[in-house]
Amino acid sequence: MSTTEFLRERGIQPSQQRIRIYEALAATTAHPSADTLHRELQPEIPTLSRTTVYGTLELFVAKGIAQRLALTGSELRFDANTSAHVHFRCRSCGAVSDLPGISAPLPPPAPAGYRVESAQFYAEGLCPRCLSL
Amino acid sequence: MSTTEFLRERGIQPSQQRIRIYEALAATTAHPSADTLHRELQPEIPTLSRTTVYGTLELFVAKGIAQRLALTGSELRFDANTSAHVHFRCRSCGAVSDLPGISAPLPPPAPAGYRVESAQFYAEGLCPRCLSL
DNA sequence: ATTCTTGCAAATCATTTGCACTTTA
DNA sequence: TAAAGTGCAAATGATTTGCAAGAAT
Repeated sequence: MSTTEFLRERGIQPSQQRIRIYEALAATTAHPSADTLHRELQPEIPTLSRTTVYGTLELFVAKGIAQRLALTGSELRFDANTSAHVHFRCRSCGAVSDLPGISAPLPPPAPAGYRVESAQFYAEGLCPRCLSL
Repeated sequence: MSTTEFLRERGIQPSQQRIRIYEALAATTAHPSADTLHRELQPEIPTLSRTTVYGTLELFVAKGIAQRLALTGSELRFDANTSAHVHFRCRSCGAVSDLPGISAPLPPPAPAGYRVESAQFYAEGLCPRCLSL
């Protein structure tokens, strides 16, 4: 399915900017920030503004086709993989990746009175590259 | 054990500021931000600066007597409870609490090549108070 | 005396907002 | 031609930094 169709199906008007932002996000597992995506797309779409990237990513999250990850407190990272998986952040190089070979623990059952709408599992430590230095 | 002894045992010089910041953090389950703690202690210690609160909380995290929670991307919250438990953030009122009656899923086994040093489980949804409105 | 701790003011950095311009249905 | 989408510049808000003053060993 084309990105255009995919977005339209989710009720998202497929503008050139949105198409390229979604494709760039879906093409990586690096969990980029809005700013990183902006820098990446700048050469291709020189007029693309930060505002559009920020707004578009929020739209994707609202429509359920992207996840927003608050890992460091200073920046938001995004992920087009919305399935349950464990995020890992390396304390040395800061890279965010998915922990391979591990199925994320299921979200806990909601205690009475609560409505749990989403859940995330997040681990921190040293990645293989930094561990071997 | 007094807070003074407690801090000294962890290799933290127990200054008046540090003692009061730790006691304020340990006395609540509201997972306050540095700024919230600063406002809370201001009447009691009028000269207390934000810088000191920020630095002290980072020190507590480094020494392992507090947890740093990045939940929203815009602010860091802190927790003197360092045991494994599930954090919950209400999408409506923004309050951060511990999910009661639930033991946190264990951290996943580290895949080969990784060193996992800490893990957090984080859920989002509606709290009982907002759900009943 | 020397080292650790604190506080102030200014700087930084990601993100948001207000508003005008442009594109699309 | 009305509505939706985009972009720029300025504002915001949490956090950090540089550095001088104060407290503790």
